[in-house]
Amino acid sequence: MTTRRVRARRGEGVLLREEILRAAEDLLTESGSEDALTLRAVALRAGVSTPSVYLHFADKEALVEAVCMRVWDELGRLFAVNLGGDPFLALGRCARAYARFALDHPVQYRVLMMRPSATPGVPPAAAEAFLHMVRAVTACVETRVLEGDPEELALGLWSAVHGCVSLLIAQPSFPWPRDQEALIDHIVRQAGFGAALYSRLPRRLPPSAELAADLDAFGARLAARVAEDS
Amino acid sequence: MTTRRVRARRGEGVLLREEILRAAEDLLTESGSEDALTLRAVALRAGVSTPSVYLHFADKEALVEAVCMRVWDELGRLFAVNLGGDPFLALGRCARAYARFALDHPVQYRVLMMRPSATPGVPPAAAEAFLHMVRAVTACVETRVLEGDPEELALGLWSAVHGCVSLLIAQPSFPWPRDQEALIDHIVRQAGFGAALYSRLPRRLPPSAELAADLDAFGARLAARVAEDS
DNA sequence: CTGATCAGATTGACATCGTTAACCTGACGG
DNA sequence: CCGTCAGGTTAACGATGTCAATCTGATCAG
Repeated sequence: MTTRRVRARRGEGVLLREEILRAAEDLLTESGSEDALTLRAVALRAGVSTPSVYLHFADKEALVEAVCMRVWDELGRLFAVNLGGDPFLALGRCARAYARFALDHPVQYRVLMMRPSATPGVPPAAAEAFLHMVRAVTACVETRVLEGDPEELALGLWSAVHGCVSLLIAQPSFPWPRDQEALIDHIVRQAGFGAALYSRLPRRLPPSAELAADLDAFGARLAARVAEDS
Repeated sequence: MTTRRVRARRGEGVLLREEILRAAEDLLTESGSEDALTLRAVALRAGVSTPSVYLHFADKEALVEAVCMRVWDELGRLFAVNLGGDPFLALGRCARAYARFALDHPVQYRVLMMRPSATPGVPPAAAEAFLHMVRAVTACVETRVLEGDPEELALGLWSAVHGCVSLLIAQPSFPWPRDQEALIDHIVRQAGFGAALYSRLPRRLPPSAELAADLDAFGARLAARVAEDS
């Protein structure tokens, strides 16, 4: 790991960029903390002197940003894999995959989402990942299960899933239920149905008691519908 | 601000603790970045030498933690003020107040929620604020508009609102709608109805098209109900 | 084969950060 | 009036991000 790297041949300086990125990612996952992501540590791990990092990244922020782009790429790939089939179900699959990724890679997720992004504008990799979300939502709008602007709907659903996983990661001491998988499922379904219902609701609401009765009736109706379908 | 502070009398050393906390909070709000929260800057602003901070806080982490406790207190107060009346509406008011606070104090919110908490366990101020959330939810369960474990429901609703505001704060470059107030409103209603619906849903869902039709019918029914009530 | 060139990488240093050890000081109790 | 000790200060250390100056060796013209 700490062996001195042999110098790259002319025109192959880019190779070091990859090795530095790898080293940074490994440091994150192995240490489990972004504090361990030190330029010196990264350089040491890449078998190179500290200032060499500056040959390929403007500063530390640029290095972190590059790591983030990798994570966005991963998320985008995750979405792409989970599309297809019934749009509402596909949306749920994407959300679940997103949540699982976040919980499986908490440090990466934290660096990606909970860090003040210095560079303005949406980076391409992030835009592409978001585009996948929007496409998944658009499909749901086309089958009329969701209504409204796909971008806004996507932001809302993203918020819901992100909120859950980011709290799980950043505030693990709160009384979260044992089964994270079930919690995610809960959140995803809740967000999905919330979005589906919201656009159909009247602006003013009936009192809680009447609302509860109507919700009961709706639930029963849906249950009956499923029973007769199968 | 940078004038040398007169030494505290015996037994009044605690006063400096307050002044340091004030200085830290001011630094956060004025600079708009947590990077500006330097022990040296805090000490300078409190009119005191840098190591004096260590007389009242074990280390920087403890200082930041203390700032966070203040923010939790504020949030708890916010909830307390917004309770009362129809439980479901009160819950909505709390959520909106929470979101507004977060967007009005982005740096504090970021430090509070998006920072790896070193100290394990839920701090008392946080527990109390969360208790308020749970109480607001419990009231909704009692009127039967919500069903299930209040703690889990509260975590879910908190996730939804937190997700929205934390993304707004951390990823401002995404195509958020102009009107933040409307977005918050959207999210809060979406989360509330999602929660209300979720517990009443069958495990399997009908195909998107049928689901859409049933949702339409439910919306119409609710609209009619509101119309006849008024 | 040889010398010049310049991408690729290093050395050494700087300012700033959190943190600690050692020292100072002046308001109070006796 | 004097010693004590809570309430500070000074000076320094190691680690970090960053940069200017320097070295080096693969490559290519002749």
